[in-house]
Amino acid sequence: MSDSRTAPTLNDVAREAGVSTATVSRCLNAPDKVVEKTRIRVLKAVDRLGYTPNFAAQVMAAKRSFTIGAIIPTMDNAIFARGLQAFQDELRDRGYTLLVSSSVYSPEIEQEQIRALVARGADGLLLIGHDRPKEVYDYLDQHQVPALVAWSHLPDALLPSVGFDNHGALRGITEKVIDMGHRNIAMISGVTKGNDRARDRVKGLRDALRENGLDPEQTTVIETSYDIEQGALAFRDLMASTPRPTAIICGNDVLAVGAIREAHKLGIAVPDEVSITGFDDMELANVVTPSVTTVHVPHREMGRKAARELTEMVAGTSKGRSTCLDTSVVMRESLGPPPSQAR
Amino acid sequence: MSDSRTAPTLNDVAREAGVSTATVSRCLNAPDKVVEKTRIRVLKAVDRLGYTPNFAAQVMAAKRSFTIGAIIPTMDNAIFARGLQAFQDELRDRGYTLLVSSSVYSPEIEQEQIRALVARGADGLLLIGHDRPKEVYDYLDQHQVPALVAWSHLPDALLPSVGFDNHGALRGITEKVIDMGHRNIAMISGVTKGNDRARDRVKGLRDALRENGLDPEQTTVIETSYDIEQGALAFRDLMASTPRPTAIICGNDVLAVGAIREAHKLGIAVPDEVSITGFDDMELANVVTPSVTTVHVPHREMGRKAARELTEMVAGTSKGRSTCLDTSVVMRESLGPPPSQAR
DNA sequence: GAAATCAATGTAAGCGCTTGCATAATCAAT
DNA sequence: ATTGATTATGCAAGCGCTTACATTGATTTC
Repeated sequence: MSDSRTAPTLNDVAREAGVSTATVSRCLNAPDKVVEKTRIRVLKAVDRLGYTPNFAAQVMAAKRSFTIGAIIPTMDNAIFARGLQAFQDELRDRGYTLLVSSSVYSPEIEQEQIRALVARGADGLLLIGHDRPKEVYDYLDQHQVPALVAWSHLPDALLPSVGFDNHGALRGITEKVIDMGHRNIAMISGVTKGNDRARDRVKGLRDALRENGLDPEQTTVIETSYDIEQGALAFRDLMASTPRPTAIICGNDVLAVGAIREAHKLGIAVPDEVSITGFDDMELANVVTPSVTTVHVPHREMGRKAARELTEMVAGTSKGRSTCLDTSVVMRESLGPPPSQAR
Repeated sequence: MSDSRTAPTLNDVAREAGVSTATVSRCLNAPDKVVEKTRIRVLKAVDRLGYTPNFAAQVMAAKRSFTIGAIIPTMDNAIFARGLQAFQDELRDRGYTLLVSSSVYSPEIEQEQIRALVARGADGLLLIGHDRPKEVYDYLDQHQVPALVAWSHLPDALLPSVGFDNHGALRGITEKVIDMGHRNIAMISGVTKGNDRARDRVKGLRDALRENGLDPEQTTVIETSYDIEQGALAFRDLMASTPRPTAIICGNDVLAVGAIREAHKLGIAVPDEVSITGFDDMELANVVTPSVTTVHVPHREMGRKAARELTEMVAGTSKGRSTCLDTSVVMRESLGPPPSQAR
């Protein structure tokens, strides 16, 4: 029994089973290298002692952890939840454990978390977006940790990515808005600094406007953090401006929902007086009234694909292929024609 | 420079700075034990080499990781997000790193994740709720890992907890519903198996009914997973039953929102024809139309308190005190008097 | 100026595991 | 039986760090 106050070690098991530590280790990691009779005896000892391998020791000795780290900008809302859940599910199927931490949209914290995860022996890393200091990439390179970017797709970035075309998607929804007859369009965007996804979306808007003969310079873009309250505030500001926009394109569903809530509060009818669109197709978008016309992102597929790709990179069977997934516009209630259609 | 393909070790730094590894280690962990001149030299070497300590080695040698693990039932919706974010913030302030994983409401996976986290050297664990196999507690005990339960409060459970009174809270909101004049009440509950919080809430409902002279036996309780879609389905079923309940108490906001969405779809007016209440006061609750009358839970406070308590347990300055936080009913739009007030 | 004291640094023993290599056991073939 | 080929197991060297203890050198005290 040894000291019951202390977790048993390989050694304890070896002694209990009357074999060497090497044999015990092999029983656990390469069972076919050990003859059945011994194996059974060892496994019984493992059971009897309630032995769990010490992970730190394992990592140190084997330099392999079967752990993947992911750093997402926030856990505060569900933007990344669905994709991440799928990512974890697929990782589990492949024998990996996922460790998640949140950077709270701060590059410094992200860097810190990356170090923490790498130091902890993560075999690979999932990061969101491409924007980060070069030194981070140097660090990953030096430590030889495979990393993959999700939620964004840039064909020739430093890291491979499994994501979607933020620019094209926003352009797509803008076109729908223009097709509806809107000419006076504004945007509530997420913070673009250090966030290539947000930036690309704004760019998508501008390009769509330009291509349709509208002046991007005359379009107000309010930048704010992804937060319902902030979306509400920004909406209020936009409604106070002249000429008042007839459509407001939001960089994400959270902002759109904030805008809708504020519209409700101000007694402004959506979409009759003003149209509002979102991005992400979160559950939220289909639950508010009116429901949000938005860009559907295949989160689950992205998560699974990312897991597959990253584990292959870790195993050395892939050098990291980038994938661009398709997005689509989901028409719901919050987008309609502008009010004075017949001016 | 050494081999640029490999991360530098303590040894490399020691050589570079012309000191022993012990001195380098001390520079990093107990800077005042080393004279300034040497310290500067060492830190320069650290910088030059881009050295990061190998965590596994540190854990192994020091048997201390400054890592806290948390296992939450799901990341799929935001139920735990806010509390967890506060937990992480407070941990950061105290020099700890948080690692999160999700058990997908499965006891087996939770157990697996606990092992993973403990084996990884987590100094302490945050768990949700008290319901789990005894062997898990044995395991924690054997490995001497302090653990704390949140989102639930049971004074004399095996583990200390920082939570709130699920039973009392649900009783409280039920009383409000009864005070409004409702006599025919139903509930949509989360799955109670392995979930003491859900179970306590149902019990709270039953007790409130009984205390107010209503028959708990005549009250329908539908059990389903915390999912908007499921909430919608359950609501539809309830509306089809006779006598149709005039108030539906939901075990959580997600279910309530699902119910509200379905009501909208079915053309049933809330609260004019049927009242709906939630639990948690998630952001979601204040965004849908009508907004959800719900039980406010002090998530942030709970997260911070839990972090404080758990770090003290880890440091050995506390044996684990339990705290019960106050909840309150937030009156919003989804609760009103029953339709045929004057029968 | 020698002895005693104290601060700064070095030495080296683990921490619990994996794994290359050596050795022992087994088996088939002569 | 003997040999050689195979297979199963043991031995022991790390993996990169922390830390008790030993050593050194500087400073104080009488």
